[in-house]
Amino acid sequence: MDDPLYFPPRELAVMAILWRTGGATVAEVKDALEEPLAYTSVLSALQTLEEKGYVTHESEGRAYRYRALVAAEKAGDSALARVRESIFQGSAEKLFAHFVSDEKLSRNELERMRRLLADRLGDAT
Amino acid sequence: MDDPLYFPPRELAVMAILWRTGGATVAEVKDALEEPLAYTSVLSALQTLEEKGYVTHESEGRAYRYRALVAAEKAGDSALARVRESIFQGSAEKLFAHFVSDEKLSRNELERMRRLLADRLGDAT
DNA sequence: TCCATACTACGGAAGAACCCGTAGAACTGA
DNA sequence: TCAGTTCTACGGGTTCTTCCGTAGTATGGA
Repeated sequence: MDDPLYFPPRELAVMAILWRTGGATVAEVKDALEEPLAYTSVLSALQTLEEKGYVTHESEGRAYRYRALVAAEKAGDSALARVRESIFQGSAEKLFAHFVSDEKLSRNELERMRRLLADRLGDAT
Repeated sequence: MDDPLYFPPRELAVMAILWRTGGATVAEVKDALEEPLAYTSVLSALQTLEEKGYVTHESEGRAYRYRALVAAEKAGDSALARVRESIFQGSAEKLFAHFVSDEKLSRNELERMRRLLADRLGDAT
């Protein structure tokens, strides 16, 4: 069905920007990155991602606008599956338990999660 | 507080075995790995992890028994934070929504999650 | 036209990750 | 004792990742 879909740290940071913005030029990605990188370093990262087929670009004015070719959700699937499998012994519940034990979660967030879960339980076929 | 704590794919696979078993010899790790690797490849991975301080070993008979020095939960924190930040735009709810939308989750699992969440909401200070 | 600016393409250096073979030590059984 | 087995240490090759400088092209303003 789907390949593992794995992004090393820096490439993930770049993908994150493309997902968040929906598309960005090299300069925009460079500015959005937390760590300061040379323009050409950012370009290289994007070209690498393009070579791998995760990204494409089109001309916009005289620059290129890069755009993700894989949905964030796909990457999320892969990443969560890997975390569940490797770190939580394959158990979705263990992952979940750990996730909700995070003290930084606000009551509001937790309430909304409860609602989401209730909906999910309600519409089970 | 805590460093990024990141494991590249192969090293994560090895850590997963150590977490699951609580400790293992090179041969045991090798056997537990999905992909067939040479004995020395597994040894190398363990030595690399040890060099990074994530693993230690002690003699057992004439072999070494390796043991994780970082808790799976710590790695879980880092990994989930990274996934949330990069893929779900920093939103715990987005991550959660995606997580529970997984069709492979059984009703029982979902029910238990609901209970966990209810408990978590109950003991809020 | 000419210069400064803003891009991309290309190449490559340095380190990390991955993989394994060989050598040698230590144990085991015949 | 001696050969076979089971380990670890060490070193090296290959690929991936990260980072950037240089060169060249196009644009736009003086």
